[in-house]
Amino acid sequence: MFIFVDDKNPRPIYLQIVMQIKEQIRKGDLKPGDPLPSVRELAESLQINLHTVHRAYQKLRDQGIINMRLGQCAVVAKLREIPASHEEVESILENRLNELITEAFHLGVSKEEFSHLVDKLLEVQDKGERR
Amino acid sequence: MFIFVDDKNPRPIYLQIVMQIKEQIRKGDLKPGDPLPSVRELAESLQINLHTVHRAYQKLRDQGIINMRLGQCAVVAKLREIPASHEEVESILENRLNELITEAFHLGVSKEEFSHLVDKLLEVQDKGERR
Amino acid sequence: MFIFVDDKNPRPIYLQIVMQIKEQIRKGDLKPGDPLPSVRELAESLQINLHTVHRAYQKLRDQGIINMRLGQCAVVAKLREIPASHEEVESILENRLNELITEAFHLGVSKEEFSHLVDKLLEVQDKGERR
Amino acid sequence: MFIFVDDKNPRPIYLQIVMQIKEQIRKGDLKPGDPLPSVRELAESLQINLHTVHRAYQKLRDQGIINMRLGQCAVVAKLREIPASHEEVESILENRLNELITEAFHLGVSKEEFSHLVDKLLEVQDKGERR
DNA sequence: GTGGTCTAGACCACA
DNA sequence: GTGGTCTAGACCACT
Repeated sequence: MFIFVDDKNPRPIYLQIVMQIKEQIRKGDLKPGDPLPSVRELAESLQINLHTVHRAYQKLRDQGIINMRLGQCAVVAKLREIPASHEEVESILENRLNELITEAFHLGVSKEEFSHLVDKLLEVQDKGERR
Repeated sequence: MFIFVDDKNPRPIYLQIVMQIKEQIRKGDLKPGDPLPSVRELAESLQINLHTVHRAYQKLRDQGIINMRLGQCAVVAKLREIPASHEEVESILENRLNELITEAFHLGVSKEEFSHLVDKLLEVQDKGERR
Repeated sequence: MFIFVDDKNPRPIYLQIVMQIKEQIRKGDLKPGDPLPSVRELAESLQINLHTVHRAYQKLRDQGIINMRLGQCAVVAKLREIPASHEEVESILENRLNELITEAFHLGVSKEEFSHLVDKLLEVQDKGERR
Repeated sequence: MFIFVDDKNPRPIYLQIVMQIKEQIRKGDLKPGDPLPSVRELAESLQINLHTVHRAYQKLRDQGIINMRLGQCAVVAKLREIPASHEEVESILENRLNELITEAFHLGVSKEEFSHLVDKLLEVQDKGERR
């Protein structure tokens, strides 16, 4: 588990943790059943407050990505099947992607460059494909 | 000028306005020299606070995208050249795209679906190319 | 908005708030679009910490039941359609209902009494039925 | 004795054990005088901590449902009479049922579906009635 | 040991 | 004014 928090990043620390854990799961570095460091442990190693880590873990739990139980360390949950209405999900993704595309164009990135970037990033995926 | 503000969008309202105006410029719906509605006018038509619109306009002015002069309506400025180094831009894009991909993964969207979504959205963006 | 917090209740305060707001929505006392008191306001009127109320509101927002935006008071969201896989939902409900039924029988409540109790409680429902 | 502990169940493990033993007594699968597995035995078969099982047995003993004597296995005690006033019991049940109904409502389960679910579950509970 | 809750105070960003 | 984040310390319940 390598997690970095960046004070200069405008994203809140607890969300940085959430995203990095999510990404490690996506990449396959963390697999269902794998234990996460305890709240106290991670807080100390990152030199941040216990509550900040706890908040990140809570968020992950509320999203069904990890399981936490009082008295036990958190563990990665098994990947969910079709979690929410697919339409709604796509609509949210569509909005955020559109913003990103617009932003990219404003910064002088062409359609082709953008498309290649997406393909490149999609390659890095968990080897043990789910479903 | 069609602008929508979405209460459910996590992005702050003033940024929604900023991005939509940017997008209209990119698409060519707004061209250099075109006037923007006055702060009061837009605020009323969107049923939001006057300060919020003002802040959006300030942001656009700070980015050199519009010109504002006391007592006059804001107008779209001449298009800027690429402001930041290409490498830097790609690195930022890469980070944000990666986040989005991770998010999509955890929402049960497959690589193929994501890829198709990107292609679909890139298609739409086809008029008003600048460069 | 009448909310009571009970120190003796083993349920955490923030969850008491969550449940009462949910129930007021179910009964129709709170309708989509209705504003909730500000975090500070409710905290003071309940004589509890600001963060405790905030936590309750966050929970409601994460469940899609209210909308919160920085700088604006929270408002009741419009009721969701089919939010999660129906099967999963029913399975959760079934478990909790089964526990309750077992508990009831242990306390000397008959099937008939239980059934009548359910019917009685189901009567109290929002008049403006959704869907 | 078939007992399952479910990591995803928000209820503490020791309470899951308590409730399942209670339920087996209610159904008649366990009768007064029947021996329970030893703490060690059950802990090992459930792959959980010895203390957790011990705590469950303590809880059952505190409620007068089993008898534990040092050096001997626990045994099911004689059935108790209704411990609390009927009114009080109904009021507790009412609260918990109301919570469940509210929860169901927010998960998109209709009154009819809920009612049918209750009926279905009540049907199953049909052997070992005591009184 | 673990997570869970509550309190408290500070500072920031949005409307 | 509003919500959002981070820190901090205390105490409780579960394993």
